[in-house]
Amino acid sequence: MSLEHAILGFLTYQPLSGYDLKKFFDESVRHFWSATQSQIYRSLMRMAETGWVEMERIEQDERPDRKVYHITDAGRDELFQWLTTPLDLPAVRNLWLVQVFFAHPLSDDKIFALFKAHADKLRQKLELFRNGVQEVVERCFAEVGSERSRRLWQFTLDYGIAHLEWELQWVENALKDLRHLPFD
Amino acid sequence: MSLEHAILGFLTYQPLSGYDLKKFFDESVRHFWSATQSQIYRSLMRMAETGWVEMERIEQDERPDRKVYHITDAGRDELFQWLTTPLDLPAVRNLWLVQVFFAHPLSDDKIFALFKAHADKLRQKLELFRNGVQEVVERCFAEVGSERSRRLWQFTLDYGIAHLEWELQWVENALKDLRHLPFD
DNA sequence: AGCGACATGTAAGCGGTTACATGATTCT
DNA sequence: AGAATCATGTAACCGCTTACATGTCGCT
Repeated sequence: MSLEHAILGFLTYQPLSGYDLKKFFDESVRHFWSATQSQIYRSLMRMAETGWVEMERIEQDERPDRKVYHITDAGRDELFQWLTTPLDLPAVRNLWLVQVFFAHPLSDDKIFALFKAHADKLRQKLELFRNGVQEVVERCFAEVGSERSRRLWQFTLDYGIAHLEWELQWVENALKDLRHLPFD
Repeated sequence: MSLEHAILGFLTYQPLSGYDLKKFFDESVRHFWSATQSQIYRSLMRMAETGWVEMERIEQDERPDRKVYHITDAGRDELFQWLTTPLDLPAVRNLWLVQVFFAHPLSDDKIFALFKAHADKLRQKLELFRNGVQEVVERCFAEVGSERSRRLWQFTLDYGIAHLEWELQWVENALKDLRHLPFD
C-alpha cells in the first residue's frame, strides 16, 4: 500500500491535514505519483486506525475545523521498513505500444501519424516539465531546508526529464525507420 | 477500454477462444500489456453484447466446448477508430521514485542500497528480455506470416530493450553521483 | 497416483477515479 | 455577482488481481 507510505513520508517533515497533503502531492510528487482528495482522506482514516498517525482536531473561527495528522513511532517504523525493502519492478502497461503492435491494418500514413502524435505529446510535456518543475524543488527546499532532501528530490526531477528526453529521441528515431514498411 | 481493443487486435488475425487469447497475451504482448483469464472472459461477454464479436460454440468429444469468437464489422470499425485516435500520455506511477523522494531519513548506505537493488533488478530483467523475447516475435511471425506485422512487433520489442538499457544506465550513473550526499 | 494442458467460468476485494455534497471567506 | 480558497467528507463505479470452482485427457 504505497499511497500510505507516501503520506507517512510527508508527515516526517511536519503534521498535516488531508487538505494540506493534497496540495503537497500536487505540488511535489505529482509527476510520478498522484493522489485524489478522497483517496487521501480515506487513507488517513485507515492509518489512524492502524496507529501509524494520530489526529488532532484544531478549531478555527469561522472556518471548518482542521484535522491535523502527525506521524507516530509505529508510523516511522513502518516507513523505515518500507524504504529499506526493495520493490519489484512494476509490470509495464503501455497502451501506446498496444496500438503499435496492432497497427498493421492501418495505412502507412496513419501508422506514421501514430508515432508522430506520440512524439508531439512527449515534446509538449517535456517543455512543460523543463519550465515548471525545477522551481518546485527550490520552493520545497525553501520550506523544509534540508539539503539532503533537496538532493534526493533533484534525482526524481532529473529522472523525469531524462526519461522524457530518452523516449522522445527513441520515437523520433523510429519515425525514420518507418519509411519503408512492407505491405505483405 | 483498452483490453477490449487488444482482444479485437488479436481477432483480426483469426477467431479465438478465451483460452487461446490468454495464451496469446502471455506469449506476445505480456511485456507491455498483461491480462488475466477472468478479465478476458468477462471482456468477451461484454464485447459480444456490444456486437464487436460473435461467438460460435464448437463441441468437442470428451472436452469442454470451445467458444470461439470472431470479430464483426462493427468490431473492425471500432478497432480502426481506436488505432487512429492518439492517446494522451498516461500519468506516470513510479513507486521507486517515491522511495527516492522520501529516502532522507535513511543512512547513506541504505540509500545507496536502494539504488543498487533497483539497478540489479533492471539488469536481471534486461538479461531475461534479451534472451527470451526475440524468439517470440519470430514464432508469431511464423504463425501469422505478415511481414508488416513482424516489423511493428519488432518495434515494441526494441522499445522494451532500449527502455531497460536507458533506465539501467541512468541508475548506474546516479549511483556515482550518490557518493557525496549532504547530511544537513 | 499426480501433474500439466485443455477449457470454462464466478466471487471477493483493492486501489484509484469521478461525481456528489456542504458551506464560509476573500478576492476580482 | 462570481470565482477561488479553505476544509471536510460520501458514493458509485471501473479495471484489475486473486482465489475459488469444476472436469477430462494424456503423460510420467
